[in-house]
Amino acid sequence: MTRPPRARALSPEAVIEAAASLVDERGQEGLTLAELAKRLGVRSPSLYNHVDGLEGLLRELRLRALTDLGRALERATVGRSSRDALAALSHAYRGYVREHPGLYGLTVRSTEVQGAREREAGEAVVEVVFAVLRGFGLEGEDAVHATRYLRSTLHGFAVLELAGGFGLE
Amino acid sequence: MTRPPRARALSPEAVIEAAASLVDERGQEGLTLAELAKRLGVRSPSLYNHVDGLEGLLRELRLRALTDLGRALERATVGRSSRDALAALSHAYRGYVREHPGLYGLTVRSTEVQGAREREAGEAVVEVVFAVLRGFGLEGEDAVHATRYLRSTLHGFAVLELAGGFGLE
DNA sequence: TTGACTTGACTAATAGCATTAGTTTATAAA
DNA sequence: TTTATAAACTAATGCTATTAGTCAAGTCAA
Repeated sequence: MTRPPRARALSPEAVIEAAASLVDERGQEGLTLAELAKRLGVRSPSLYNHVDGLEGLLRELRLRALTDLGRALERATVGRSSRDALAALSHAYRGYVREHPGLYGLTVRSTEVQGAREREAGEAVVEVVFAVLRGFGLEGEDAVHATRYLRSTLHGFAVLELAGGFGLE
Repeated sequence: MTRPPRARALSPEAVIEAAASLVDERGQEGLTLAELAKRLGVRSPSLYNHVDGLEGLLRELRLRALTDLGRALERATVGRSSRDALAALSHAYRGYVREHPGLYGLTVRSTEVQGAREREAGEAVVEVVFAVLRGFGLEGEDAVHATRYLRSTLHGFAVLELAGGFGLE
């Protein structure tokens, strides 16, 4: 029979939360299990009880970033339409990147196969953009192309801003 | 008096060249001084005679990526104009990213202050885009905005393609 | 209340990494 | 041939993630 566990001092959520703060403060380079453990008042091996190593932690952070971004875009565009919605969307996108540069930066590096949850979260982001474009009368194939285009542009701006503009003033 | 040095077996160029191949093959994670030294038939501390550590190597690779990209765009657009030039530009941009995913990926992460050479190389890239847009009659402030927009879009597409499309088919 | 089970924390150890210091050695000029 | 230069080396350090194994605390059943 399975007996109940003991009350947990630390939780996966707390670890991810602290990691999110850390990566936004110090960037991707500064995010180490050693430093994270130090902040949580714990030894680094203990983190493995809540998270599947550094790799797993990064997966969780990417998921969190996509989810948060999707929610932010939703909040910004709800109740608006057309140009108004588009402006709000762009503003919110930029705002999120500025507020969570480290977290957002993580979403760029997922060259590998993404998990189902991550894909869902990404699709949710796309869906918001999609909804805004419907307000312009775009449907079907056109909407897909426009969505891709808009996402690329927003993303391009965001990344370039993060990167210091590539020499562009 | 300064006496001449001995003939060098390895050169900074050879190190950077090998590093470029490595990062395109194995990605940013796979680029380590240890592996690089192994490929060059040398012990890793020897690399410090040619390159300023891993950090310095990454700087050189970023510079190389920007320079190569600029040249590729130039080759693609020379002798063309308007829509023709724009199509060639986009195609070349995409082609470079596909051919050198690791190298291109490095250019994204330069949050820090960039050196003068790096800025110059970045400006050269922008200049090509700029030239293409002049073919559309865009000048001055309009050209600046259009350049920024086009670069963002190209970059956005490229990065999203690298990242697997963010859940977008 | 007692005892067993679960589980999250720990310590210890390993392997890989970049990096520095100091030494050896090959080469090219004098 | 001698000497200076610099590129290679070895050795060592300190950081990292990670695994294995131990300990202790809490919870439920008897």
